[in-house]
Amino acid sequence: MIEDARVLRAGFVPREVEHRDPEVNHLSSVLEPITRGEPADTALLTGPSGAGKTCIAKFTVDRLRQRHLDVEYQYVNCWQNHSHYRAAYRVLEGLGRTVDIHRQSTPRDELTERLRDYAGSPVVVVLDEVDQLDDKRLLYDLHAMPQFSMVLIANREEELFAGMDERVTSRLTGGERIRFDRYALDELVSILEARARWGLEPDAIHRAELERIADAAAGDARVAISVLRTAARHARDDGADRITEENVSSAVPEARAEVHRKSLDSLTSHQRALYEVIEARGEVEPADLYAAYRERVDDPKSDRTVRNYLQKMAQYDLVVAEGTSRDRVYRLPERLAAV
DNA sequence: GCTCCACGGGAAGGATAGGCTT
DNA sequence: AAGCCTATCCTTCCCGTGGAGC
Repeated sequence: MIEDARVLRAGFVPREVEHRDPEVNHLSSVLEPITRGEPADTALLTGPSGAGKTCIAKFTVDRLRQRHLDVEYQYVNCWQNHSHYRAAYRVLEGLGRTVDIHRQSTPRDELTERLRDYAGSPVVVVLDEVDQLDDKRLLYDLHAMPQFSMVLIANREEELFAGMDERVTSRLTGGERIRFDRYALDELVSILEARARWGLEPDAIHRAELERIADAAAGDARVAISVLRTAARHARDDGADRITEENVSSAVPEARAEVHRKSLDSLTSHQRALYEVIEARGEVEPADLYAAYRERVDDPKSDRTVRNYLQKMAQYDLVVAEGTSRDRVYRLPERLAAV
């Protein structure tokens, strides 16, 4: 049934990519000066999740490194490393320059110095989910160092620049922008087809089922591959030699539920209380929500902290905040209709 | 227009953790 | 071993901004 589970995992970078030639070529040309020993412009990749931004960034840099020995590369996910310290540390880690920095109390400037002193091969730093970085000075610092070239990845450009001061934005607005759109249905199908070809036994899944998955994924390749993985696991557990319509049907909500459950697990009891209030009321105005929350917990946090929680929860897609001012209401996100 | 409400940036402060110095 | 230092993380307070509704 499953021949190579790796290709069904999130984060797998295929040897060939589909439907993204213009983006690959654009990014390659932006990075091209590095091969001549010159610093490249900063590239900014934007687009919805599952549109292939991370995959294309990794693929393109890999390809560049295959052709040119003297290019280093470091990938940093800013969602997981959102502080200045952690992100800078990760960059150094990729260069093997952290040997004697194990302690947590290294002054921040020392990390920056360490980066500045780096005199090896040019480095491409891919900063994924860069809008999550809470101190954007790292971008400014790296920009000023010619040995580093940056590929920034964010869902939306506006949100990225929202939290930056003038100094940083003026440097970055000159960079190259590469936009990604959601995959069309037939594009997703051929992506899934390729994964099935590499990862599953021949004939393990038929085109009708692939189309079904692509349809449910609504243009998001990450979701599509996750559904394929779940369906393949179901079929394997059944001892079947092929993924059935039934496997796909049950995999769609399960893959979605899994993401949701993981997010819920990561909430604190206060955040969970907020979630439960919103769940119970359906749609609730801020003042009511704050009051109901204060009723519900022993030692309530301030409204400001609650707003921080809600913002975080919105980023995890656990709640939706509608309206920007007095019209603000909170509700749970609408689940896509079952397939 | 004016008022009100809510948002969210920023600064400040406390808790906590780990390395370094004495 | 104790105390100091510097970092992160979390929380709170203050307050400017801006849209909605009157």
